[in-house]
Amino acid sequence: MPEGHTLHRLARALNDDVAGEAPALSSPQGRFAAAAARLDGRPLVRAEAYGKHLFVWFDGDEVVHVHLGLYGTFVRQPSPPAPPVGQVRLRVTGERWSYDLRGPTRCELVTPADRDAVVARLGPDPLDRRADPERMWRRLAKGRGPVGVALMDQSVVAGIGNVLRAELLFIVGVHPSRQARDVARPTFDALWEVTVAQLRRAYRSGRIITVDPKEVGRPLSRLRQEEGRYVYKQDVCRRCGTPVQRWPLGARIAYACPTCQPS
DNA sequence: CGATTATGATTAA
DNA sequence: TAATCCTAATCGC
Repeated sequence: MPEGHTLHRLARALNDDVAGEAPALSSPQGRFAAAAARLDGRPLVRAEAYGKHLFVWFDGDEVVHVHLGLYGTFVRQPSPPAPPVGQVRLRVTGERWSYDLRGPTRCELVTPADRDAVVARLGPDPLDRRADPERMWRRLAKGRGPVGVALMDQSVVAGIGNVLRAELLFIVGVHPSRQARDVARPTFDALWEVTVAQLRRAYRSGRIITVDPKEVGRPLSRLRQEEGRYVYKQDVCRRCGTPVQRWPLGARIAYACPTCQPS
């Protein structure tokens, strides 16, 4: 379930569980076999997330670059791990914890320069304390096209996916079809603030629940994830009950409430 | 049990 | 804009 928070949680978990050790690496599925053999038993220095990208640094400045894509996952289990079932691209076996990577769109061995080049192509990551919102603002102000497309463009802002696109624009009351350059500065400031807050919230909880606790009757912990969103995959707006619009926007399905987000 | 769907992104046309 | 990649869960029959 990868938007930016997922990768930051993963980096934290790898740092807590495996960094400082010299884990065994293997590729049961075979497609990362050569690199896994090369790094097998090498000290894992640290894991780093930027946007939806994960970089795992090994001794000797070797970096494993992972992008989960639409359905990639890391599965954690206590060491020693059970024999791999199905397609496991990369298995990292630490002293206490093991991780299986399945279905990534990308898993490759790169150099630090390659890692820098990937990060250079990305917009500011709202989960990064040093993120500069002005970079995002400049792209929105000068770009053409709908703001709903811009938010999914990782070179504009890094880490937002289809769920957050729908929910963030709902919260600031902006229709996804509105032209990015027509978003006024105060609205952008609110959008950035909401983006940071919701990504941090997802980072803490591990799931994207965007509704304000005051707007629902029950404790959020008792809420199913799908119930915790205003418009994403909702039939009706969770705030006002208006039927939710859904239409293709930038190669994905967009969701919006025509009442709360007038166009 | 096959078809569909999914919180993504690149490449070709 | 369309085809493509990768995996697993869910849906419909």
